[in-house]
Amino acid sequence: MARSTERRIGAEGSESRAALLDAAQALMVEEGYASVSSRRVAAQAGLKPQLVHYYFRTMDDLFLALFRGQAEIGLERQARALAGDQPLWAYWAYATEPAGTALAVEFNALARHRPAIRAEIAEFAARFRREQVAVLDAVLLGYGLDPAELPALAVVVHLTAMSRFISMEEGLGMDLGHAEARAAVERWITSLEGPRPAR
Amino acid sequence: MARSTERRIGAEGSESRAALLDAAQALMVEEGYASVSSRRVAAQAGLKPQLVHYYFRTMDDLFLALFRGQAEIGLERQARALAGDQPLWAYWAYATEPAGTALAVEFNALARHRPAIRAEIAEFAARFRREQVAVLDAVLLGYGLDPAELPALAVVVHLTAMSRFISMEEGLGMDLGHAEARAAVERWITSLEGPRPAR
DNA sequence: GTCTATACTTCGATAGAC
DNA sequence: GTCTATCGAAGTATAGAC
Repeated sequence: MARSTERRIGAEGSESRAALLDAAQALMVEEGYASVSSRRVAAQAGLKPQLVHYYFRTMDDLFLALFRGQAEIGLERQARALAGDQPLWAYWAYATEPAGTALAVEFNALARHRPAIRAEIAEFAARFRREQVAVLDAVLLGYGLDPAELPALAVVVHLTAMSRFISMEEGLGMDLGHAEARAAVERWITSLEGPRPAR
Repeated sequence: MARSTERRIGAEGSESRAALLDAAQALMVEEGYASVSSRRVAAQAGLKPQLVHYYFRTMDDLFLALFRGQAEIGLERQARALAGDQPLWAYWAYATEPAGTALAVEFNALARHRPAIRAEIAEFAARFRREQVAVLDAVLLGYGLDPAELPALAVVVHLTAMSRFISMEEGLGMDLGHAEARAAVERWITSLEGPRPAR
């Protein structure tokens, strides 16, 4: 495999590398992906800008490394949430975490104008959804729902859409109708799984 | 009112100005708001980059001008849609137009880190929603829905969230579950308003 | 009223020093 | 294996020519 460039790349276990990834994530959540430049990431991490390009050949590589790490963590957390005895409540709680949704929305927006990143994000998004459906298919059947009328796929798209959209609007300081929409979702979950668990 | 800068600004009726706005909109829909730079907008319009700053003092001014124009058009179209005899079908058709939702999602993402733009977008978003609710409150009551269980606010947030989220994922080339989710929404609308109108 | 020459800043990226 | 000196391109914005 001839590589067009042979420049060296820093080790994956490096502390500086981890610090850069943390800095990038913080910037992305707080100010959006457009603020994640090599200079700003380095400043946030207290390092020199050129280090970004030592540990990550391109900015796309940095975004991908950050995305992969967070996606793996997210997949594990989602699997744990879905494994309990109130999977709808657990997934709803997981999906509405502000930090997670903010990052997901940013990666979505980023992918739109970074073709190199788009495919990987789309693939992970599909994987998240397939794993949700694999669990909820049987669960919803157990709750007496007819898959012909309301398939698990429709349910997970609904829940994810609601949490992402509400999070997006809250980033604008707009929350008209959010409480009512949340209440409607939670009333529906309650009708299937009983009241929301205390903790 | 002392202005800090006295530089001149091009006339609102100018052809070049309109061309720049069209170019900015096209870029935003196709590649995302981050692709809307003065140089790229000018190139798309076939004009010199400096013209952007003649017609719009800052890039924020350009974004605001574009947003205001589109928001006014959108408010009128929404009002017409809601005025018919199948307002849920009409609003759903309007809300799921690909170009419109893509632009709305981009402005939402943009506003998150542009304080000068955020307030105005939030205000319009609230206005859109208030006008939807003003119509649907009575309509849903007429359909026999109990506002205590499913208020009009919850309904419009649901419909808007679904259309925006689906549009967002389609921008990634990801459509797993979209058909099922759409079908569930449309089944619900059908149960209230009868089958979707032919045209 | 319309457009251009130009300044200054920030960006991503590479080659090479330690 | 880790970091620095430096470059060329692209970004926003202004002053001034037509």
